[in-house]
Amino acid sequence: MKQTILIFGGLSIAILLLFQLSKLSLMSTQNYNDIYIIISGCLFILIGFLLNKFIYKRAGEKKDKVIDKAHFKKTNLSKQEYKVLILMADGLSNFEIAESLFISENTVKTHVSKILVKLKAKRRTEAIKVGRDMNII
Amino acid sequence: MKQTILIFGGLSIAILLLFQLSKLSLMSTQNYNDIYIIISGCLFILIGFLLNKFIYKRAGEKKDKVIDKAHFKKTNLSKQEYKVLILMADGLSNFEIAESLFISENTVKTHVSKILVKLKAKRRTEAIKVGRDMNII
DNA sequence: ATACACATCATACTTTAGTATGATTTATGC
DNA sequence: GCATAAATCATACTAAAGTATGATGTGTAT
Repeated sequence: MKQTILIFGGLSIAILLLFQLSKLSLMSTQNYNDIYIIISGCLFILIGFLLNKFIYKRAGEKKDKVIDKAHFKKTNLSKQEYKVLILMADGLSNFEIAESLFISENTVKTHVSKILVKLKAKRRTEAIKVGRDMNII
Repeated sequence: MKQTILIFGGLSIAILLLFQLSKLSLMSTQNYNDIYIIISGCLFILIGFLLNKFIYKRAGEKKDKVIDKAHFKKTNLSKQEYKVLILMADGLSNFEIAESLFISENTVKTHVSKILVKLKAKRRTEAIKVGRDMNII
């Protein structure tokens, strides 16, 4: 709904701008090869378009991956602890985590306890939240 | 999918308009000032830039909010249950949730049990995951 | 008006989760 | 080579989380 409205709004603005442009061009007297103007116009639009796309990608990458590793190092989580954290966030119980990693439930409990200390969390749900906030999950 | 269609549609319309412009300007014989060309170039860049930005925003909003409500209705969660779910996902214990909502811990437990049934989860961590997957958290 | 979902709370219970401590076995860096 | 961190497991315990059942008041839709 809103999309179409905005699209039409944007297009109408573009049309208005083009009309104004046409007025300006009417005032011109020199014999200019106007095809060049059109091509350059299209090129400029493309440049602007790609520019924004590029900027967006940059911003997206930073949020998703670069911050990841930086924060991950701060946590000092071991590989196994990290695996446990991921499975924890997937909603598995200690027993289920034990099964999926082929270790005992007691070992999982040990890992979980260490995760809680390293992430400064009181509960597994809080650990999940901290992990998510750090973008390591 | 739809985005690309819209982009191509918009661009093709823009190109058509530019061609019409070129016809008008070809008919003109007046002296053309090069500054106008530069200005129009900048405007085209702006158009392209805003066009992309606009499209990206649309895509982002859809993922974040529109799908939200659709899935939320499917869960049949009551207002209070939803509040409890949010606080649960924030890593709070039943007791802490009780305090922040000014209700007893037993009531929280009742809410949690109902949330688990409605979200088809076995544990609160799983409920959080289901909620996240549904984009209602 | 009355059935129904919501919200509230309690009690009693079972099941997980989490802590504390200690022990053993690999790797791994210095 | 030897300290150190990681990974493994056990036992024993406390603390939460979750279930089951029942009860009560409140608003709301038909």
